[in-house]
Amino acid sequence: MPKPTTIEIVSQRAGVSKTTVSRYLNGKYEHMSEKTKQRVKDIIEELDYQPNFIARSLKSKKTGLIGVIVSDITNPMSVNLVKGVIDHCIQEGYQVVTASSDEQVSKEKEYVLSMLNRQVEGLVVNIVDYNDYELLKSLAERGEKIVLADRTICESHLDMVTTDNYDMTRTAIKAMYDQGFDIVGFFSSSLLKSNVRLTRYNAFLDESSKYVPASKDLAYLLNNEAEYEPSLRDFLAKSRGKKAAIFASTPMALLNLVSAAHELGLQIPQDLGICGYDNLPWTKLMGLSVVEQPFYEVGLESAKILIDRIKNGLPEGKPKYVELKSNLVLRSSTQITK
Amino acid sequence: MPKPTTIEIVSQRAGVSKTTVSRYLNGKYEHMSEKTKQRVKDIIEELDYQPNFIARSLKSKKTGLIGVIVSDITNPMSVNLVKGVIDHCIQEGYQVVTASSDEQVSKEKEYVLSMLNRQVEGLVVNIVDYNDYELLKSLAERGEKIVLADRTICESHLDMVTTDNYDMTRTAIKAMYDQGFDIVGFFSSSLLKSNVRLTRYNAFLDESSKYVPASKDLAYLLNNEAEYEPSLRDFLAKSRGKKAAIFASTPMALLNLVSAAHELGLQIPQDLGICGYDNLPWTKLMGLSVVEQPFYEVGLESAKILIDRIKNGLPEGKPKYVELKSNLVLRSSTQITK
DNA sequence: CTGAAAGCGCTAACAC
DNA sequence: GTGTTAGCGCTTTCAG
Repeated sequence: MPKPTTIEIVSQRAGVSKTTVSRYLNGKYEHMSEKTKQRVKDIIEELDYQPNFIARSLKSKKTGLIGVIVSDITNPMSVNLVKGVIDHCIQEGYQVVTASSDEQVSKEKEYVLSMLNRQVEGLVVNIVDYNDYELLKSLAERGEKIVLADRTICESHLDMVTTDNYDMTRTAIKAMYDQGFDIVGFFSSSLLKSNVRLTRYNAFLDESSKYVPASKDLAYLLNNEAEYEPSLRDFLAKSRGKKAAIFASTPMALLNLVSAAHELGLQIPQDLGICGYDNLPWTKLMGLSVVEQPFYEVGLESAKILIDRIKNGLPEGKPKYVELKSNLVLRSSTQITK
Repeated sequence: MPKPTTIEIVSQRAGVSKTTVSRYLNGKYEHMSEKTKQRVKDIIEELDYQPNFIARSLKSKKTGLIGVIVSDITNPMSVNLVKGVIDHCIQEGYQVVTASSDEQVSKEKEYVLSMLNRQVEGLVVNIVDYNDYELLKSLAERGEKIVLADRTICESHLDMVTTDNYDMTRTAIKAMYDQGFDIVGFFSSSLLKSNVRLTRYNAFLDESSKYVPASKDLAYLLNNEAEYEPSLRDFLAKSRGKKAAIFASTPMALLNLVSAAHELGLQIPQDLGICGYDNLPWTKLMGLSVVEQPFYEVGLESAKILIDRIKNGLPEGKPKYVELKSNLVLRSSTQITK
């Protein structure tokens, strides 16, 4: 491997000082004669000289690196988020270091620390557990630039970009009642780790109370696959004689619900209406109504805010909180005739 | 943002020289008194000192960064490949810069160059077009470490990791005839850009010739969605009276084929058997038989080879070519009774 | 066993 | 207009 040309070599060949070459590289042509400028330019091209980024970084403290850590990169939603981040960062001249915490808080922390240690200039994090934010908070207080994407935490001073979970869940529940369902249940994976799920749960309770008395009794918080079928039976018993539907608050809940309904031989939507999060490819194939969240845009916006922070510091001091609008995709699973 | 502690600070506080601290950091305890070692250790912990990676990189020429460029990161197959690369790299102490060329050769080149320019130590590339490899080839000749993942190019001296496309396509075709189909067609997206597709095409021709005369006539190379339905009609006309099946050589071809079959009101597998690449989530839901490629392992293996090259140079000089075994997943779409 | 000093490749005061 | 010089934070000879 021939060792690459340095600014030193270029300056010697051009018969000027390193400073002059450096000035040329940084576009500071103001006080430079057209002649030397041209000369330097020619030599650089001749030698195909590429300035060393590392050396530049050492001086400038700017690595041009942004880190993104998602909870599960094999999840299509996460990928879109990552792509949004990457697309914006590249456009702004940054490169992106990616990692997946695989839903493990320990990995998340490890990656946050190691990325920062490698001097990424900022971090977009799709956090694993909203209870476990001390590290991120203290880092942010120390001046590190961190933006939370999709999954939020409460009382923090971090920038956050997420979607309109509360509003959209209410909208979806309302839409189901409007379609002619008399009773709408709520299936969700555990609320323990996710603020987002909690928000949707509250939205369900708030909206449902407009249509039925004890909406809390219609909400099922499921921890594992085995709980779905019994819960579904229970819900069906409660709604006997009524047009029943269920809102599945997470893709996991949606998948398990559909399987359970299938097991029980239910016809969708005649025997049971279904709607849920998110718009994964298979939901389309199965004609399921879903809430589609703009994950690519969440990534894009997160990167935008992050780079803004990096370039301009913390202008107003107060953290930004952005909620992007989701889209309700109605398909056959909620189409009934009253 | 308080400026981080440097080795200078640590050395002063510990009352030793920077050299000693540096030695400690690099685990060179051989000629170090237990006392100073302990002293340095304490101060480092007290100050929570983190050595600056950039400064280290400048000296050592090692950035600990690996680049991975895939043709389309939103594609589940690519994601698994990326994950394989990331998992192995992190385990080996490297971090991964990710980019997606979105099937554009120009972007691919741009990213290759800019990553190298940012001193990634090596690159895993899932190339866009197998005709356009001059850049990668010349870079490799210059000593850059590059491994091609999944998509290969012919006469090159690059390391490559892919799957057993030829063997598995033959196996799949054979399996279809063995299941009782009398005539098996071949639908593929354009062969222009992909060596992999060409390989599968040849495998089809070779295997088919064992069962039918002019197998070339049964192969359809489709450029856009609109061509699928007419091609399917054409194939059905050719196979009238026979148990017919089609092998779709790419996920795109598979999806379009299924749609076309649906349009024509065909029952799968009674009216038409179907098998294809790859094992995407929706193929399971539709009961389609597919070839499942080990993309995660392709990524893993690519990273392994790359890091080996980085650490040990080019031992034998000859490039490695690794073919990982795919898995034929038989589902209802190929289950007929003779 | 430890330290002084040179230098990785580049940038930026501060001269001239 | 251009060059000299002094670092950025760390590693590594080479002395002691």
